[in-house]
Amino acid sequence: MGRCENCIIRQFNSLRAMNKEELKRVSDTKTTKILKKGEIIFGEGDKLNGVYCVRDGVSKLSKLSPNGKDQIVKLATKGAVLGQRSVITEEVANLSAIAVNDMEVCFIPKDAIIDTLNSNPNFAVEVLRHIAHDLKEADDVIVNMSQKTVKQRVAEAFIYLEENFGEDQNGYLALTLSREDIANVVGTATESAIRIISEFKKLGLIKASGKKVAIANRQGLNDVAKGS
Amino acid sequence: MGRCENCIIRQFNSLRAMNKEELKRVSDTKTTKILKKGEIIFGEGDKLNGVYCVRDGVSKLSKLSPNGKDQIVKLATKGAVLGQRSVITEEVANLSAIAVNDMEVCFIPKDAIIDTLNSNPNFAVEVLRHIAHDLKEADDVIVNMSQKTVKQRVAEAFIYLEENFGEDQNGYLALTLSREDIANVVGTATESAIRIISEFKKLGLIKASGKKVAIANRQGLNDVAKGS
DNA sequence: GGGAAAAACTGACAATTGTCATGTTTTGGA
DNA sequence: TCCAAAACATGACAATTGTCAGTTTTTCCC
Repeated sequence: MGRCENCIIRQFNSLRAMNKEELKRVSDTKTTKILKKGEIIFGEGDKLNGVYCVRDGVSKLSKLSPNGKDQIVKLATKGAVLGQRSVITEEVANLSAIAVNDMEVCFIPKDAIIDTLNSNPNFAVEVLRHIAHDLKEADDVIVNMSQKTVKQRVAEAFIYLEENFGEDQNGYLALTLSREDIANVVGTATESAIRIISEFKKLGLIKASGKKVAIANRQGLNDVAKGS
Repeated sequence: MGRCENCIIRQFNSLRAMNKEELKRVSDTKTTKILKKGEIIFGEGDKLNGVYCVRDGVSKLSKLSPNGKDQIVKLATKGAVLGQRSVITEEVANLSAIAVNDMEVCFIPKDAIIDTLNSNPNFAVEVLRHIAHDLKEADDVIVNMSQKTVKQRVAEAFIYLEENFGEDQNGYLALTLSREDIANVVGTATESAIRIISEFKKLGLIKASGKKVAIANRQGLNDVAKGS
């Protein structure tokens, strides 16, 4: 099994603020899990006994609303640490984490995390910075949700996917989401998302081959997102 | 001027994890400000040189969307610390903070905060807990915004105001917001908020005297909020 | 206390978005 | 490879919400 000390992923998350011994402890207690698309990492309401460090693949963090719809709050990729928030506040998970494609994650028992938080201020501050950043992003999502139209938000979603997950060799978005997932990111009905995506195709803003989507007119999409 | 060591407000926020010397330093460098209703504590994009600890009154944290509407992301009251996030990530403020009524706040220069974060893990973890809690709340707001109707959100807003700010001696909500502010909390047009409030009055869910509002039928309001 | 400005309210209408029903295409496993 | 299930797509319609254009009420300042 790999050693955390050598794990490149670590450069992207708060574990980089750990010292040698702390990392060794994490390395000794962690376990690696392989997940297939659609598998659940943890569910809303679960008591988490540790955090999950994403080594590969993408996870959607979502919450079921009372009316039965799923709202995707965030997409987490390589380097993200899932479940941190719940471990810190010692509450049950507020969101579900589900694999969007095949994934590899490391499970790190919480004791190693909590003890380090309490003894190593560098680590605590590093985690703090990450959570503070997440909070800013969440605030921005709130504003977008309430002030932008569905069409604007769909356009933004494609731009977001391109910026955060990139494109494959053929220019298609590297992360392929179902129409339903897109609707759940944007916070709308699946049919509405489909209709808008069709419209974008007609306007030449995007092109699609099966469920793979490519941005065809970046500037145009941007204009739609900005509402002009 | 008051000493932080004796400040009761401190019990409600992360400053309670500071030790004697750290508190003394805060006490020596802080300044107290009195603000009138409507005054700006800081604006979106401002570079913050410290944090603001709310001793009295209520502040709205909001963000202007490109279309000119203000979205209120959070209401902060006694004990809240404003600007923490920006100081931690060393970014400009993401939100504006405006006094909703007359306020008294303490300005604490950031050095005292940052130095303590870096040296006292208890303080860092305490701040972490608070921000983690804010993040959970923000995630919940995202879900509400996208999955609930305006009517449900208005009902929730009144329940929220009652739970967090209480009632005065006559049973009216202690915090009075303008219809516009309510609309900006809920993320809707002012006219829509007004119409729904009128409807709630007709249904006997609330009663109003001028802009003061009282909850008349808690259970009924709850049912509306839950969508039943 | 009077008067102007701000806030609250109302109506009519249009635009956006959701729902339901149904047909078509794609996908993944036997 | 073929078939069933899932995903995608579209139409018709209803419900929700926003916009604009006013009127009325309240607030607060001189």
